[in-house]
Amino acid sequence: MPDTTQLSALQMTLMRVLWQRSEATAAEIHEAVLAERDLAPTTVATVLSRLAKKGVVTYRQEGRQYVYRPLVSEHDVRQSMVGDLVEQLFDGDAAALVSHLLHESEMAPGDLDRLRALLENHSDLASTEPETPDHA
Amino acid sequence: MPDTTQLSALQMTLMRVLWQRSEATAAEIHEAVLAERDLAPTTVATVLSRLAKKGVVTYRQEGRQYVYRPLVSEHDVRQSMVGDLVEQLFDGDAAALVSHLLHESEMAPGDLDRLRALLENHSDLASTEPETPDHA
DNA sequence: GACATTCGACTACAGATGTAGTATTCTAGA
DNA sequence: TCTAGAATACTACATCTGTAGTCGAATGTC
Repeated sequence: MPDTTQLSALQMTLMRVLWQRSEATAAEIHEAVLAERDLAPTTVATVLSRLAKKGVVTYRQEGRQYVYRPLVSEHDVRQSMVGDLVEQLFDGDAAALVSHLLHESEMAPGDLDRLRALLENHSDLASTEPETPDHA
Repeated sequence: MPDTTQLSALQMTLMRVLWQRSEATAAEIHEAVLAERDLAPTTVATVLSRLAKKGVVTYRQEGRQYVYRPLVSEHDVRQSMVGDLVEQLFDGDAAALVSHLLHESEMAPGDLDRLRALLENHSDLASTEPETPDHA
């Protein structure tokens, strides 16, 4: 459980499968990922064992194979990776990132309304609820 | 001029100096960065020459030293790095990133107001201007 | 019981990066 | 002109990552 987790694209690809399924063998992950990335099964296995060594996933033996399970939630990873990016590119100013997103028209028009709604909602939450309960 | 530029933390640190000053020698950059990161001058030089090889910076010879100059703007780098992150972590959904930022209270309360203002402003722009002209 | 299949472990290798020492070269000063 | 200092180039090495082959152990099958 590293307190900050940066994952590469490939690593994310594998983790996404794990997050979706909660558990999976290397073979399953390999198969799930084949469409997206044509990798050798051994490649997937290698990356998984490295992730295990890093403490990002763990596994239990079942018969002759390992069943992998994530040790960090997608949420945690988002948290650290977004945090890092904000630090790195926007000097820690999250609002500046949002401003960037708005200006770079990286958002479809409809998203703006969604955002407005989110903002409304969020101010409500912020004043009413003590904290958004984490279901991770 | 790579069409997408991912920079590491160290690389960003050096680039930030270049962006601020438009131009700088390795020695200047080294000095500017010393407070933040205690690096050998040769380390800075090495990283700079690698950045040059990657096409991220260029340099002109002035006397016996090189004056480095960025070839990509901070804006461009933000664009590619944020774009990558959104793709990687939010499946391309920029609004989802904003939502994440809101929920993770990674934004100070005052920022919310700032954001609301930004959103207002942006919808104005969006409806007035036909298209944000791409200067890429 | 021998063999093919399967699975993880181990090994390998290339490229990127962080980090810095050494070699070379150039220039300015004694 | 010889030399010290400065600046880049070159070399080096460790780690991480992407990628995959090979080895050895276990298993299921004929």
